[in-house]
Amino acid sequence: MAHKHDHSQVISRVSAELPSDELLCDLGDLFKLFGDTTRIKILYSLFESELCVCAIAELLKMEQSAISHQLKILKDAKLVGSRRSGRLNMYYLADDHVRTIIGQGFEHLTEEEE
Amino acid sequence: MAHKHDHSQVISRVSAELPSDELLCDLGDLFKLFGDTTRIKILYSLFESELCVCAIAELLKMEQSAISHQLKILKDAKLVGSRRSGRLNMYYLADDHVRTIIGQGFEHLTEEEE
DNA sequence: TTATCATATGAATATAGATTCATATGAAAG
DNA sequence: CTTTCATATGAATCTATATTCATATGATAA
Repeated sequence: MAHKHDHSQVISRVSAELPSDELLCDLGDLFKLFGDTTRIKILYSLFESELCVCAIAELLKMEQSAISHQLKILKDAKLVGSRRSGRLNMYYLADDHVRTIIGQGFEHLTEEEE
Repeated sequence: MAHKHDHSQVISRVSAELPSDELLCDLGDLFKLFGDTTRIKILYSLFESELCVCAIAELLKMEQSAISHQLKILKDAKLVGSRRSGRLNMYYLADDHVRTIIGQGFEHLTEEEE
């Protein structure tokens, strides 16, 4: 017993409305994907057109390896897809929610200036 | 020079459309806030009603200290606010974008089952 | 004013995750 | 088939950050 007050009513009410632990974890994992500058930049770059790994690396002035690692994470999460084109590996946005979610974040930031 | 192909055209085109580095960082930082299960749970709990720290701690079965630390992060980011009520410190959602953003993530997850 | 309750907070720890380095893989050109 | 180019990947490193522990703070009740 840590406290004098009895919160059991509020707790059971709120608890009932809370999604499952698994879903809440998945939500966290999803947003974690957007919670990294490199990944945000990659996704944003793909808004315009598909790009190969080395183009992204040049664009972001980062090592090819770092980009590949992040692309793998994004691909595992099915936010991006890839296809071969000759020697290049072209990556593209695989999910339109990406645009919506990033767009919402964008709005939040730009509407914020008090 | 790392590659034979010349991506300069694509790069300058995409580069021109890319938001500033600062904004992209802010975007990452924003999503980082949602990228943690504990914070997601806290925010979700506050969808229903304002809650005091100890109620949140009980609800999530976590230590009061851990909750306080996370609440501080959320408050610094102005996603939640707080007010005194007797001995309790009540926290509430301070930004409606929170609902929208989490809602979008939710949709993404629930629409995903192929 | 003192004791108590609710919360905040600094330091320490533990863990996750991003980047780099070296190298493997795999397709295509010669 | 060999070489080269583009990418992928495992291991190591380094940094960020979530949680815990101990304790400080600050308001209220006695």
